Amino acid sequence: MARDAQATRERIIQAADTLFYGEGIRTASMDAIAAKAGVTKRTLYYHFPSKDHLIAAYLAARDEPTLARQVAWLDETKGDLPAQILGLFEAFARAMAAPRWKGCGFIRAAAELAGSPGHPALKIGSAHKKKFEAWLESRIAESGLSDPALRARQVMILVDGASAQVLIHRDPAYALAAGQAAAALVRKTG
Amino acid sequence: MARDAQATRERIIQAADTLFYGEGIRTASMDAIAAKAGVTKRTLYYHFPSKDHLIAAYLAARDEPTLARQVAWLDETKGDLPAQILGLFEAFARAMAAPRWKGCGFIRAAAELAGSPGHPALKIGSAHKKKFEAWLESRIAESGLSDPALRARQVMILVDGASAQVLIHRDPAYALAAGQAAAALVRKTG
DNA sequence: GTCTATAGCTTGATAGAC
DNA sequence: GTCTATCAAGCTATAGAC
Repeated sequence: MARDAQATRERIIQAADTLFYGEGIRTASMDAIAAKAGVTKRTLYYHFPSKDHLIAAYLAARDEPTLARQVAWLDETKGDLPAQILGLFEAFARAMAAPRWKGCGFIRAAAELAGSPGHPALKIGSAHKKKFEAWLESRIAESGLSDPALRARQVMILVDGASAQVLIHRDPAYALAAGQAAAALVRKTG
Repeated sequence: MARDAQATRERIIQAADTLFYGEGIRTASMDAIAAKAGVTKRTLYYHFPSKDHLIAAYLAARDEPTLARQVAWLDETKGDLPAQILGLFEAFARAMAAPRWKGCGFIRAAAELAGSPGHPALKIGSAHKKKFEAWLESRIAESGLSDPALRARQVMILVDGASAQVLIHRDPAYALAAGQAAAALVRKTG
């Protein structure tokens, strides 16, 4: 029945998340995803008509939880906005220190799919980052700073720049350096 | 003879660069690279014993030209260091506007190979970024600013952050926003 | 909606001649 | 050092039964 189908679909997406994020989109095969989800390939293709559809669904499923986690990281830090931004980057640094952390899934997907312009997954990644940027802008605007759009964009750039640097060097210290720069960007200079 | 072998090797690397960068490392096949280089696969495997070796050689060949281009972009801009940094990011933005631009090859390789820790290509990418960071640090130190290491790291983060954002949004404006933040980081505040 | 079975193709890598 | 020919394995996707 429909309930089981929904559960199957979610199991598939979870298996896809583990393998796409863990091994890379192109490396992870539909065979492996079906096996990990505990379904046959026929069932997998019943729920997702192609691998490209599954890639898009994988990123779409990451959108909301990723944003919620980042909002929580900022909110659970006490103090003014610069302090909160610093807390956000410190939380990033802690997450990046885990061995299973392998970069931002959206950026990595964009990197892998750079040769396939128009891929549906690329739009989902772009929309996700736009949401995060808009959320940063609203927080900066609330604190009364000028140019909230520009500052939000610059903080966003520092977030993904830190992610890229930590991915390539495997050193979370880059996230802390980024956090200092980001905090300075949202500090009132009088 | 040896001269021809060297030329063949360079043709292969050039073909690999076009396909690895254009389509992605995992997507580009050894068949396609051999065909583009105008050699048979047997010859390709004579020069590079495996695809992983070729990936590493592809990145190693990009190291020096990439650094030289960035040094030139900064040097050809007149003015003090903040002005030069701004010029560097403006040059980045112009390069990123080209349709064939598809992100930083080193970061994209790190993203694709995140599931293969210890891959030789990852070390080459990390070393390349360290060189760039060290070069930035020397320029910042020459200008007499405090904390040149931290500032260089933060500018580096802005460079790759801009690259990631432009890749995902296909909008070079992100590089200009990053440039403003980077210029502020190397401005004497008295 | 899920199964077994497989089509049809491409992959990375190799054998052996010259 | 470069060639022709080919391997075994893996890939995405589909056919047809129930």
